[in-house]
Amino acid sequence: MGETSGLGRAALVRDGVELGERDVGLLREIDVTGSVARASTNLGRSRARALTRIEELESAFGDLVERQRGGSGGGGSRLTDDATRLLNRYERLQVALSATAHVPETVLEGTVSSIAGELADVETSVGTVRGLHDGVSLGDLVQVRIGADSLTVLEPAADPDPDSTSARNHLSGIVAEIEPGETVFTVHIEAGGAIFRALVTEDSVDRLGLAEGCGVVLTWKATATRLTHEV
Amino acid sequence: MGETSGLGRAALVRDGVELGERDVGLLREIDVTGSVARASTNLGRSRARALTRIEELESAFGDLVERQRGGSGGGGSRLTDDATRLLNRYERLQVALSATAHVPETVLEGTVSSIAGELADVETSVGTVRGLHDGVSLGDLVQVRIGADSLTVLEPAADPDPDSTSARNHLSGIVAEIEPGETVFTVHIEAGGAIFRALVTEDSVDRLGLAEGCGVVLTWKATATRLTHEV
DNA sequence: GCACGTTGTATCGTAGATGATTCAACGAAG
DNA sequence: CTTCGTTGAATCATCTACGATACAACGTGC
Repeated sequence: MGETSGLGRAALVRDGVELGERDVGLLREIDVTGSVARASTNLGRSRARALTRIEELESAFGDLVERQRGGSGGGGSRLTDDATRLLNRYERLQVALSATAHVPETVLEGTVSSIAGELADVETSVGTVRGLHDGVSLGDLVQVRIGADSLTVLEPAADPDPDSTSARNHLSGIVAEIEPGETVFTVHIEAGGAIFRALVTEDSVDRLGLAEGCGVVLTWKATATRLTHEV
Repeated sequence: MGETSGLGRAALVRDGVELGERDVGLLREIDVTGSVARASTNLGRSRARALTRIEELESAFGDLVERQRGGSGGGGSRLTDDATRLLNRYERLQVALSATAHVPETVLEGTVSSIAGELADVETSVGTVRGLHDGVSLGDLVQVRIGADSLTVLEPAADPDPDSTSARNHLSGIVAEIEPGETVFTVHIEAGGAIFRALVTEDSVDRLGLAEGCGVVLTWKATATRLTHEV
């Protein structure tokens, strides 16, 4: 009986070829060791397989590894600039996915009341909420998902003119619980019968004087709100 | 020569067992058809394999499928409430991951100038930016990633008192380009020599009167900013 | 009691990915 | 010219996931 945890696996795709974690590990080790041979033995993998894999990747992504046969030390390999750019891109994707998989979420349920392009309005227990959808229809029962990292907490006094910001969804509530971290706190806010979770830095907690029972205003962007069908 | 695109694959993990897209497809089809037999033939899969897979999943996630052997129609199967909850959770994760994989990003480079717990300050071309890291050290060269869906755009006049909001990073710039969508626009904003990309709804573009050359203020949360090593 | 379609279970075959092994080709350094 | 450790390339073995198949067990309805 373990805890259920979410997991996001990153991959970069081009021309049907998928560059995944395993490939990134190989390229990194080549970068470090300077040869495919050393890299593959260090990783406990077959050198032949590594080479054919590199050619598969290069057929889609272009030159990644400059290989030289013969020469001082017998030869060697080094990554191209394209390859390091690709690795950097993969790293960003990986971190971003891991983050959204692990960040707390708040989930609302409701029915779709209007649709305009990629956006839809949903009637929920906290009022109508706007978010991005991917093929819902009028009247559908949907889940509304808001990541804790995209909720902004404001002092009620600073409640901004809704016409002057691009954050369209907003709502007032009271702090129900503050779950401490090292310097990042998860603040639970009760609003309209639902519990919202927002990630807030320690010094924001101090600046805003957040404490249980405090009244606050929540703001978040429609484009950070995702709608999914309810099964 | 194709376009490189990012991809996020969702999975729920528990006790080492991974519930992925394939499993979700099976469970969904069982829910629809009412039997493992019909589900597996509909999906072109082996019924025997489907049953053993269900048992693997249940060994980690608990009862998912109530199977009845014999009876009217020969028997049948239906999902437990836990299973539908799991499917809903998977759907949210899947949509959230796909979203962060496809949303435009803005990337800054810089060096870490201070670290406090999960947070770190990075000196970049646009000034010092605060974000979440996962094991960086002082002086490290890092990438700063901000998803376009977590950037908030404000009118300069409405620039809020930084002490009244939990959005700590903020910056002024001018609109360089507006990339239209159906109802969601991608606004490119030049600030400090860098180009920021923000997702903004059509009516926010109207309300704020956004157009090329406009001065605006960008705001985003430190907890929506991710730092990764540069390779 | 019999028919029916499902679940339960075991065995076999296949396809794809991967490692293991081997040998040739290479080219700078000494 | 020889040495050296690499790249290049082919072949074989292995492992794993999966489908194919077959048969028993089950229980409701006729």
